[in-house]
Amino acid sequence: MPELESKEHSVPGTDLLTLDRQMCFALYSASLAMTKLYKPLLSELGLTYPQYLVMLVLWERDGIRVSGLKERLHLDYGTLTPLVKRLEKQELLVRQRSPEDERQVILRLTQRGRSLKEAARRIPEQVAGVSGCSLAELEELKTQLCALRNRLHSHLDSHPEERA
Amino acid sequence: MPELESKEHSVPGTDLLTLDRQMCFALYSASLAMTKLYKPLLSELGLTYPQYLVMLVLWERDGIRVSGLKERLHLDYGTLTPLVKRLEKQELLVRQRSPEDERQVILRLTQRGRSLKEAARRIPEQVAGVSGCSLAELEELKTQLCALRNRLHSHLDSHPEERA
DNA sequence: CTAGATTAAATTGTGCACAAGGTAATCGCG
DNA sequence: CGCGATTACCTTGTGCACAATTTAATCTAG
Repeated sequence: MPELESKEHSVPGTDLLTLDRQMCFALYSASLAMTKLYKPLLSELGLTYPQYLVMLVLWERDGIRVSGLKERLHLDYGTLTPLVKRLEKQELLVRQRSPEDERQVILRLTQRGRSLKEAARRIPEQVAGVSGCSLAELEELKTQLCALRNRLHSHLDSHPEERA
Repeated sequence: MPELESKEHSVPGTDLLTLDRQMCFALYSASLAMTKLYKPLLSELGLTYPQYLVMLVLWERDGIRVSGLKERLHLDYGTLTPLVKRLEKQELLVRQRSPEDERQVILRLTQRGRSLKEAARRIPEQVAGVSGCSLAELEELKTQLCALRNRLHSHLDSHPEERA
């Protein structure tokens, strides 16, 4: 039976263009809500959410280049350059050109940047407590989201022409 | 063999402050990747991704107020007011003050705005095809994300004081 | 060794996302 | 009725996010 959608109705429940049917909106609104949840916790550290992500990378591997952040976070230089400069202004890191290749900017944590990690340690459990999910649930969801993201990235990488 | 975690804590795999352990980063990066996937499709319609969400709401219920968008999309006036003005500039809708309550701004689709829905009909399947997931998978993920988002929203609503 | 290509990062401009503060319209209570 | 509170929206300022362009350093072919 052809579902004549003529003017949006006739057959009920067949219009795909509704907000609540969009996986993308579920993803988008969940992501914004999660960022709002972090905001008061991170503001105690003087960080925004993207800045926190950069610090997570640096706490794992100090001395990384901006291009390393770009790869790890999938953000571009237009986002990262000013963000890293704000972290430098807060004296959490220093930016220095690589002596071997003057194009590269190396990021090194200051003492202040390293010690901020101790203050940040309590954040994961605070968030877990408030998000109202079991750890297993969160782990499962994380796995699925990473899989989705990786599929999207590989598609985006292999079809760069469609970036109208 | 225990991989001595630099100076943090001797016991391997116990540092919670790493990027790949963060559910929030999986969510954040998946959301950004999804938006990039939509971008070339939406740019054919002359829409950004948040503008598309607003149009979805209006296609469902024309004549809604800005406060209706605010509730539905969980975005605030600082985001919605200029966004809606850009849609008006593109002649997809008109903004008019309610005669009964001059504070309210009513949004009505123009003919152009209504007919854009037909051009948008092919978007959901294009996205589904490219996202590399079965419809069942996407549906399942959507359900989980909505549940998470709703828990976060109810927490955020009930603890507005922690919005430092 | 040098001209063109490539790379790493920065800059500029647009559009979110949201906090903070402001204004005008409406409501509610005495 | 009148006045304080609330509501709906707007404005300003900050910080992403990214396209497009630019700059400077490095690489590669010839």
